[in-house]
Order: sequence, then structure tokens, then C-alpha cells
Amino acid sequence: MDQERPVKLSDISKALNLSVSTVSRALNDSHEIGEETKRMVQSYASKVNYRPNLIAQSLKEMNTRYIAIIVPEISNSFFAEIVNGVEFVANNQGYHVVIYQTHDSTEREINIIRDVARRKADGLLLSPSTNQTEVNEVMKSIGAKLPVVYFDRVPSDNYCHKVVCDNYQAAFEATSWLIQQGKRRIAHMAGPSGISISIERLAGYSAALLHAGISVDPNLIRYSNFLAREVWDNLRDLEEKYQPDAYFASSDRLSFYCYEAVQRLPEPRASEVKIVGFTNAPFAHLLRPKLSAIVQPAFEMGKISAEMLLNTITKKNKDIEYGFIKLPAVLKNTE
Amino acid sequence: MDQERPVKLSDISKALNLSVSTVSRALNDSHEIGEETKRMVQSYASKVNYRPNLIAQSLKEMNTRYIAIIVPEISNSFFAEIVNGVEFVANNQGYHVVIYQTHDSTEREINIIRDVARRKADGLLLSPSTNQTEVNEVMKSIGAKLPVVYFDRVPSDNYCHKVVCDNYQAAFEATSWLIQQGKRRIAHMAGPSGISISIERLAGYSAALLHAGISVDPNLIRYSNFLAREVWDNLRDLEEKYQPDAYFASSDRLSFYCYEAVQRLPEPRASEVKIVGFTNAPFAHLLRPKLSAIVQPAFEMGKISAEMLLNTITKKNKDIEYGFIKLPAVLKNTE
DNA sequence: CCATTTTACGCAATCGTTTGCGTAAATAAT
DNA sequence: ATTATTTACGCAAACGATTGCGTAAAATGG
Repeated sequence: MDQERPVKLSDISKALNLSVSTVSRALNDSHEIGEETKRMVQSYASKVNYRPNLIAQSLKEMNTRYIAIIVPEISNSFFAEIVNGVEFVANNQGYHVVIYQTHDSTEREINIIRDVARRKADGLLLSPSTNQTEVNEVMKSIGAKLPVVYFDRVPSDNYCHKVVCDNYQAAFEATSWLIQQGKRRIAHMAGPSGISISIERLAGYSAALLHAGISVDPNLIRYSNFLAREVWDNLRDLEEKYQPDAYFASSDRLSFYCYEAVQRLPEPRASEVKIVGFTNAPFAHLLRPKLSAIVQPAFEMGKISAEMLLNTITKKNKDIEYGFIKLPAVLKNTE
Repeated sequence: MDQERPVKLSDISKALNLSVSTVSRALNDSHEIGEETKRMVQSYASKVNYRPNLIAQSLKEMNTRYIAIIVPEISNSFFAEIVNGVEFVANNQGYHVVIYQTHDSTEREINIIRDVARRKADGLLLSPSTNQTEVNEVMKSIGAKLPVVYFDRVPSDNYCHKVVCDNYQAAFEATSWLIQQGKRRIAHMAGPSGISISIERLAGYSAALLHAGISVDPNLIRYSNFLAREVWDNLRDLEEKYQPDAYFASSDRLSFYCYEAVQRLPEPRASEVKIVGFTNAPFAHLLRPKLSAIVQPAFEMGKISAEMLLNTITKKNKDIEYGFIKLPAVLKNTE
């Protein structure tokens, strides 16, 4: 028969005529409990299926053995892979990973950060949608030593832990590859102008053009907020006025929206225009015509982020040594 | 200056020369606290950025105001949409949603369920990878009144809450459409044979064939565990021996693995073989040749699941009335 | 054989909240 | 003016676990 109510230490202590503290120590295999008593307690506990109440434990220990990760959208393969890398490391060290998504809403993001702090997560992995100063505000206001590692989109200052891929290099290579294919009028579909990844990818794109002796035309650079409508509007405008011969899309979603819009163009443009974009979608290589992909080492990024975070959690008394890791991305699905 | 340590009730009570209980009541707007005192306390609390410790609250209240959802893989668009539906409802009612993934591992699934119980989540949404009797075992052993709603993959018994899409109908329509297209040798790439969705989809497939006067050939039915390798092996074998003229794939991942394998076949088969499969991938419609898609109302399923769960959580004293909701799926991307 | 250490356990405080109950002072009722 | 009621607050227990400290009994030492 199944008990109606989870069994707790005092249930065991009553049943065995022992004190609660003795039971607790016996279950934790303390040296100050007799071997025989330990066996008694442990066998009884497993018989009645005792499981310590993690809330009570957390309150006492002031840690929760879980870390939180906040991402814009879990369905985005890039972030899903990051989460998998994080789980891989965290689970090995006995930590659980709690996933939150912001759907690119600043309000949600702030609420989640506050909640994570109030629930006393042991650490936080964050790729902020929100602008930097606002994130700083929130971080201050929670008034706690909540260890944070930023990934993908990171603050510019150096007093925090950061894990990114080499966006500049990746954008440089992608753009250079398009140039090698004979393209000269390369449009850049960029993300929001404020955030780190947009800035670095734009820089790489510009550098590649200049390196090839092509001047950077601001008209060919379009910012948008990961929304299909904005990408489509930008693309229509570009097509009407400038007819680029290639597109470089700066993120997963932008890549697909851009690809879709190009495919809807009348021939021969639909098949002539080349597209290269950041994406970790596992099925991107199935598209015809091809979508050339800059693939980030997302799983690895997740692993490293989690390792950095867990390090600062366990060595929290030591002086902090801020880390900044930058990993290479690779260009795939070229011909 | 930011405080080093989160401020707690006793900090406020000392600063204001009040008792902790008075402070607590003042912050909770209790009627037995004077208006002036309330204002004092509230303004001071917000000045020092007081946030109640949710762990302590949970321990006292014996609820946590969050629900857990366990899915095989968050990168799977179907499950990601479900999660979004769940969040939509839960957040509106003041609940947080904690997402876990099993990666189709029974061991992970069981560990997660145990952990969810120990952390005293107020409820659980579950699409079990694990076989039914084993799940029942675990549910018994946690010895708690943890409300559960099953979705997608559900147990066969009627003493639980369930939300699914009409798999039989969807499979019937998909298969019938292939028959209308003139296909007769339709292979079925099915999921693991034990679980509800596989059984129902197979039934719909078979019924459609019989309805059209085509006999069901067991050789054309292949089970697999959502692994690319298995799908590819099955497909190679089918191609060598039976040369089906169409494939019906029974899940998101199976659809893409199957599509990919077919595209690698030598022409003219690659473009002649028609494929229809379950998928909620947002970019499935970009594929050429087409992948016809059975799209499940995932967001809706998530919403309904969450509503059912929150109902049983808040009305837990009332007698339980088990619900079983079945929603229609639609066939898209046909010509 | 007595003094000292070790063994094995219990008592009580603690983590940060909430809440039932008790009680002074203030107000209202008679 | 005396009693009854309300108002506004404090004390202490509780949620379930962990742990420092105290202390009998047992083991050890000289």
C-alpha cells in the first residue's frame, strides 16, 4: 500500500524509537552512529521509501543544487544544444538544470531573473535579450551573490564570466566565402543593433568586404528583431532598390526567414541569390537550393559555460578570476 | 551600495523596532496591522529591496507555485510548442514552469520524476518515454499526492488525466491522401511499438489502406526508436526489397530522417517517392521536394494540459474527475 | 581499580517564513 | 465609571532537515 503522505525523518524516528538527529546522521552515514543502528535506520528508510525533502534541505544548507539557464527560445536549435551541453556537465556534478525562456521579452527576462534569485538557484547562465545597463540594475537589486556566466550575447565589460563563439572570425569567413563565389553586393541581415553578437558579426562582415577591396554600403545592412515580418520587409526593400547578389544572415531565425523570402522571389533570382547564415538547425542541410551555414559549437559552449559556473559556485570564497572563452565556428554546406 | 546578503524579515523588524510577525503581516497587507505601520514597513521593504525567500515560503506553505514538464527533447518543435502553451496558461495563473528533458532515457526520466517529487513541484506534465508499468511503479514510490497530466504519449488506463491529438484520424487522413495521389505501396515508419502514439497511428494507417481496398503488408511497417541510424537501415532494406512508392513517418524526427534518406536515393526515386509525416517544425514547408506534414495543435495541447493540471492542483480536496481530451491534427503542405 | 578517552546517541538551535493565540491599550457600549 | 469590544501588535510554534554541543555508558590506559 502506498502512503498518503511522504515519510519524513520524524516518522522514522518514532517508528524506531530514536531521535530525529540520530536518524539524520545514520542516513548520512555519520561516523558517530553505531553500525547496527545505521543498518536499522537505512533499511527501514528504504523500506518506507524515505526521500529527504529538498526544500527543507535547501533552507538549511542555503543551496539548492540546481542552476538556471535563461534563453530566448528553446525551440531554437542553437540554444537547445547549449542547454544540452550545460546539462551534460551539470548532471555529472550532481546539479539539476532548470530552463527558462524569455521569448525575447525584457519584462519576462527580468521577472525570471528575480524569480531565480528568490528561489535561490546556485547559479545562472544568461544570454540577455535585455540591454546591458538594465540587466546590471536587476543584478544589483537582487542583492545576492548569485554567480552568473554570460554566453552568446554578453556584456562588454570585463568583470564577468563570458563564453562566446568567435563571431568576428565566423562572419569574416562567411562573407569571404561569398566573395570567392563571385558575389559583390552582399547584404547583411543583422540582429538588433545593440547586442554583442550583432556588433561583432557586422564587424567581421565589413572587414571581409574591405579586405577584398569592396566598400561597405550601409544601405545593404539591415537590422531587425528576429521577427519574420521585419526580415521580409527589409528584403523586399533591398530587392526593389539594390538587388543584392547574396545575403548574409546573422542568426538562426534570421537565416530561415531570409531563406524563405528569397525562395519566394521570382526566378531566376530565387536560385541565383546565395545565402549564408548562422544556424545550428539539424536539418538545414536538407534545403535546396542550399543554405550555407555557420555552425557554432553550441554543445561545447554549453559545457564550458556550465564548467565555469560550477567552478565559481564551489570555490566561492576564493578570489574571483573572470574568464572569457571564445570558440571558433565553422562554415558548412558550401559546395 | 548593494547589500552583500539578501535582506530578510528579521532585518526589517530590527531596523523598525517591530516583531517579525508584524512585518510579515504588514507586507501581506493583513487587516490586523495599523495603516501607518503598514506604510512604514512596505516603504522600508521596497527601499531595501526585500524579496521573500521562496524556499522558506515553500517549506511553510507546502507548495512551490511551480509545475514541472518532462519532455523527450526540447529542440523538437512539437514539444517546444507544447511547453509554450503550458507557460502561457501557467504564467497567467502565477505559476512558473520548469522544463526537463529525458533524451528518451528511461533512467533519466525516472530520476527526474523522483527529483520533481522531492522538490515538491505542485504538479507534473508528463509524456513518458518509459513503459507504463514502470512509470506506475515510480509514481507509487514517491508516495505523494503529486497531480499528473499525461500528454502525447499516454497510459491506456482511464484513471488519469490525458491530453492527446487524434492520432488515429490524423494517420488515416495522411494515408488516405497518399492513396489519392495514386500511391499503393505505402511504407510506415513507426515509432517504438509499445507506446500509445505508435499504436494509434499504425491503426489509422492500416484502416486507411483497408478502406481503400489495399491489404496491409507487415513488411512495409518498420518500428524504430527515433534514431537516424535505425531509420536509414530500415529504409535501405525497404528500398532493396520492396521499393515503396510512399512513406508515412510517424513522428517529427522520423519524418526528417526519412526525408533525408529518401533524398539521398538515386533519381528518379528521390523525386518520385512521396513522404508525409508528423511534424511541427516551423521550416518544414521550405523543403523541396515537399514534405507533407501532419501538424498537431501543440500549443493548444499545452494550454489544455496546463489547465487540467492547475484545476486538479487548486481543487485537490474535491473528488477527482479524470479528463481525456483529444484534439484534431491537420494535414498541410499538400499540393 | 580509578581516571580518561571514546562511542553513540539526544537536546535544542537554526534556516526564513507564516499564523494561532495571547494581551496591552484604545475605543465603544451601557 | 465600569465593562465589553476592537485594534494593533508580540510570542512562539511550525514546516523538515542538519549540526554543535552535552552526556551517559562503554572502552581504554596506567
